Amino acid sequence: MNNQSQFGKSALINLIAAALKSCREEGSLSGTTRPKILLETPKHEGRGDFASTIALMLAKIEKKSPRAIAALLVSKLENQADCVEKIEIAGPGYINFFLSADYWLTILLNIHKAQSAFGHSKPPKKQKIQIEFVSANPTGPLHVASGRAAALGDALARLLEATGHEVHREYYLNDIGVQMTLLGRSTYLRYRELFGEIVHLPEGSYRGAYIIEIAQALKAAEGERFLEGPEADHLPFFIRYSFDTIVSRIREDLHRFGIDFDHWFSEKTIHQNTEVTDALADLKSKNLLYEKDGAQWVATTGFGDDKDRVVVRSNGEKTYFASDIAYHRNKFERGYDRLINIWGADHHGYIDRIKAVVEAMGYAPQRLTVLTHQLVNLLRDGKPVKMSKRAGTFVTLREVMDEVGVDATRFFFLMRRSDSALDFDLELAKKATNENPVFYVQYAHARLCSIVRVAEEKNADVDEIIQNARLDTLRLLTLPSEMSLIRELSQYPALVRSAAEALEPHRITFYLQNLAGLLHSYYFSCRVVTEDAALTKARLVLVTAVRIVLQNGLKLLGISAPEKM
RNA sequence: GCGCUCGUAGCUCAAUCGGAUAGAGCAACGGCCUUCUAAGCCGUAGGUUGCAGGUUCGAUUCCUGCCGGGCGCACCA
Repeated sequence: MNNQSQFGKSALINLIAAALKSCREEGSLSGTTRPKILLETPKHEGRGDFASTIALMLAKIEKKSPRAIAALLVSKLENQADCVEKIEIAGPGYINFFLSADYWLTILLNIHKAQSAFGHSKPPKKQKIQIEFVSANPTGPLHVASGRAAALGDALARLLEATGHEVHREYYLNDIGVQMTLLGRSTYLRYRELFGEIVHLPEGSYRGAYIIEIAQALKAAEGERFLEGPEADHLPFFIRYSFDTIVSRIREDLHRFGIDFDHWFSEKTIHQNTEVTDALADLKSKNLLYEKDGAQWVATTGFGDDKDRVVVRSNGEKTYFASDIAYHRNKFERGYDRLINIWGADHHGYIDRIKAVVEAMGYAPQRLTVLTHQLVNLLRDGKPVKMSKRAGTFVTLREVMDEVGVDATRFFFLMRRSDSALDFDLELAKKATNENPVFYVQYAHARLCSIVRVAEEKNADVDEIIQNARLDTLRLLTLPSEMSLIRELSQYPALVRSAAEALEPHRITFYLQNLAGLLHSYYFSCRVVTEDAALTKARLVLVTAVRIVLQNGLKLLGISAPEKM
């Protein structure tokens, strides 16, 4: 008896390749080039378990009709594999393979064997990957858009880990520059205000309530000691204190959101270590740095950028871009095979220049991927929630987590492709109905747990049933709904690989909704725990396999799989 | 104006390197709870995939043009 490890998709592909070779050797086909042979899963019932389009692709090369080619290939394929029950030629020349039930039932055993590792894979070449994301300015709490970046980056990291790579999560802290000065001043002025002074907040000040809270904490801890003396004496302290408070809040929020960064990278350090000047010297040695109008420019134009960029202004100050050059150089020098940056869509004009400068420094630009994510439109009952950063009335990630919970927040952020705008309805995310896809998926999991509980109450030892399950235990699973579930489960490993490759975690949310749908439907049409002990065993093995895949999928998204709801 | 990006059912979105009859959810309408969780299920209806060409045996997918939306085009960070 073949099992899946001996016979599967790739073995079938090899058989097709061998059939083609044999046809050509005997002269019934005469072409010389061979298109890549792929098997797809037909979308419609009755078209087999796998389908190949090889005959269609060969039509032009062989100058024969696709159906004739298919017939030749099929004549060589028949009786080659135990698990293939039937081969059909359909439509314009598809070759459809119908596999035996045992092939599918074996997948259930494989799922139970692999458990939490089901869906994980090993890449041809393991990479060390860094994902840099969120990196919001530490001048205030994280808002909802950062939440989207956080959910996306973390899910990507989990996907890449599941496909066998080593992944580091990094947050880049802009802890130097004018915005830090403004932050310190804002807190300082609010502090004075707490002592009854009437203060005027200059243009660009941070006006959120959190600044006042920081000032209050300072007043409580330190009293009036900062009232005396000039502002300049106190500013460094106020900057550092405000920064530390805000960063620790950001860190707390992200931790609660399920994300712990491996590294918090300080922009300040690359200046202190002279890495910025080193990077610029590097470029200069490559003749890619020049002076014009009193400023220093880097020649990115030769590398796909629209125009050259200033790195040192005529007043002698380095631009933000200069920091970014040094930062990316630093990342590559840390030995990462691949870098992934997640940026808000408002930065997408920046992609060409950073890739250009990366290439200019001598790193292969394909090693850097920049993903952008569109805005989040926050809604309540379909109506936009008004936000104004100026007035400090933006909605924070913390508020959203408080209101709708971490699971729903993460799921909603991951329901759309990152490059499309996202509507996030706070009321919808809280609804405990089928309008809310998070609950739909989690509920499927909770239901499965409930089935297992009931089975155990009736003295079934579910663990033992799973341990002892063999193919003949499972041959009682013959319903179309059961086969649909198994087929869907079998797709999961390939789905994880393709989602990781495409950097699209939203595919997992779609898959989970679909799988949950099949499960709910099965649940309604068919009892698992019945008087029929043998059938109960078979179905318990099936539904616990579904449970494993739901758990694994939810885990990839960083969402809990509740046992009760 | 230039660049990037998106345009699929009333709404929000899917669609396996270009594959067969383009799929879900919501909203609408009609059904299903003495039985493992009704936070669920079943059914009905809904489409010229923005428009026009091109490549192909085959196009939502690739190419060109047009129309429409988003974003970006600093010696800002």
